[in-house]
Amino acid sequence: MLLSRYLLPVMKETPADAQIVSHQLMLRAGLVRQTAAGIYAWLPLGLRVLDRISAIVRREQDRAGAIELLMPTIQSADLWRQSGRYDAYGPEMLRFQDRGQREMLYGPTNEEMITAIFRDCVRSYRDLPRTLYHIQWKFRDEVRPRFGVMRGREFLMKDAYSFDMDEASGQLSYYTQMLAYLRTFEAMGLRAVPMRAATGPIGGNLSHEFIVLADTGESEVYYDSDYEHLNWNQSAFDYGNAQDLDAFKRMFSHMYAATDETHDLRAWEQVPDERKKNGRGIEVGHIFFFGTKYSAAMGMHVQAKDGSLVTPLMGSYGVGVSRLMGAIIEANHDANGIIWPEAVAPFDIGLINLRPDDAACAAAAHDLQAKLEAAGRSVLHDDRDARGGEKFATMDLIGLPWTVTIGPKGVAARTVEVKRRATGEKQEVSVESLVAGLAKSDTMGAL
RNA sequence: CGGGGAGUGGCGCAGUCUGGUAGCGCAUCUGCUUUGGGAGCAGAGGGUCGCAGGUUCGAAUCCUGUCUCCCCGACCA
Repeated sequence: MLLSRYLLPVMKETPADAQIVSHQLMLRAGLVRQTAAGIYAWLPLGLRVLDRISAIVRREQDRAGAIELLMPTIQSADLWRQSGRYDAYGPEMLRFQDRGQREMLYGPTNEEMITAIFRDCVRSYRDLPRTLYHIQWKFRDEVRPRFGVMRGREFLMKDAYSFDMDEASGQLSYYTQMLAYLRTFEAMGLRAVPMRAATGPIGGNLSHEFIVLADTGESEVYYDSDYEHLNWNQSAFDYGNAQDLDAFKRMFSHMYAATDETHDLRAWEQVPDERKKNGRGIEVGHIFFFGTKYSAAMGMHVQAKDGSLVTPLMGSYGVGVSRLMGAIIEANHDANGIIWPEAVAPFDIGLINLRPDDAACAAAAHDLQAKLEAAGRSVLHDDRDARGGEKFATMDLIGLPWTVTIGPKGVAARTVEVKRRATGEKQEVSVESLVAGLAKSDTMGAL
């Protein structure tokens, strides 16, 4: 991608409305534009990140056996009357009428809709268990939206729903999602800790929230430092395996983790002092197992093996996809800007041509861009007629993992400067070794 | 929803108290000089001062109403 043909409105100054660093950087780096309180337009660079976060969520959901579908953003009030939540849900729900004066709403969540779909599609125990998910925009008319996309009114959420014949199977679905969540967040370069949570209006008795550790987080968290040493993606737990999931459950159950709301001082005392950690965190996911709350209210039955009618047990599992972008920035930035983890970066490489007016430099830059892209890397090529300093500052601000600089000094020798955003380390490498290194490596780290 | 603050070119702000017809920095455009970490000089474009009423010879400025946004608190992915 040529920057001269892209839309990247970066700002040198910080908009006065933005208070927290992720919000400030998202505005300055041209990722989003606010269009109303808690509502954002996703600019090209921001959309690329959003898509990459979604892709990681989707990949792990698929691995965990969940099935993707897509439900609409607009729902009818009738659906919500079936569960009784139309009246129970407060002014947080955005309600309106269509031209026929039918009462409609913009979905804040989808328990009712998925329950109706599954109820109407499924008759037999043979069709269970199932976990279905979608990644779709939600709207909650929060009293006080704030912190940019961290608490927007409109937000992108992955929500999954499980249907099981019995409690044991339901727990399996629940812990499958929990494991998928831990792997998902880890794959984005985040350290997320699961914490027991109150179930609130969604109901049920088993619930965890997932807190990403970041100094600027909203809630105070207390946790066992053992969490910092776990690697869920390398753990051998198999999603389909009951023994594995049981072992997984025991593994995190014996480690203490709580927010200030659920903090249990007596349990905390049991944690060895050297492992006691506390800090701040951002909630990025929340899972619930609530049994038959919706399936019973909405008349869902499937026929069991013995011919009896059974009301399936359900769980729901949410990830704040758009919020994750804010959380990732909160956890990965410095004074110069964002430092994207490679897994979610909008482009792998920023290619700076210091002298676009110089024919040799321009030819070398376009040639290198083509080679890098042929090697499977996404490249943002800064070919603008601007000075070096501005280009370096822009790249640091938007936080691409690698910056490759081409200038008159290196062009003759066919060398370029490669800089790693996370560490700031730079090295001169030949064009050939750069391209060769990329072709055979998953990450640029091999350089 | 309670409490506080703010709306003036794209961004950051001054001007408001004490009315006299809008200004600064950055950004943008043109030209020249520059070019390895947000350049210099010269010139230019862009704002019915959130909106609606009112007071006045005259309103960004005073009065009334209204909308929007931000912050603190109670609630949430």
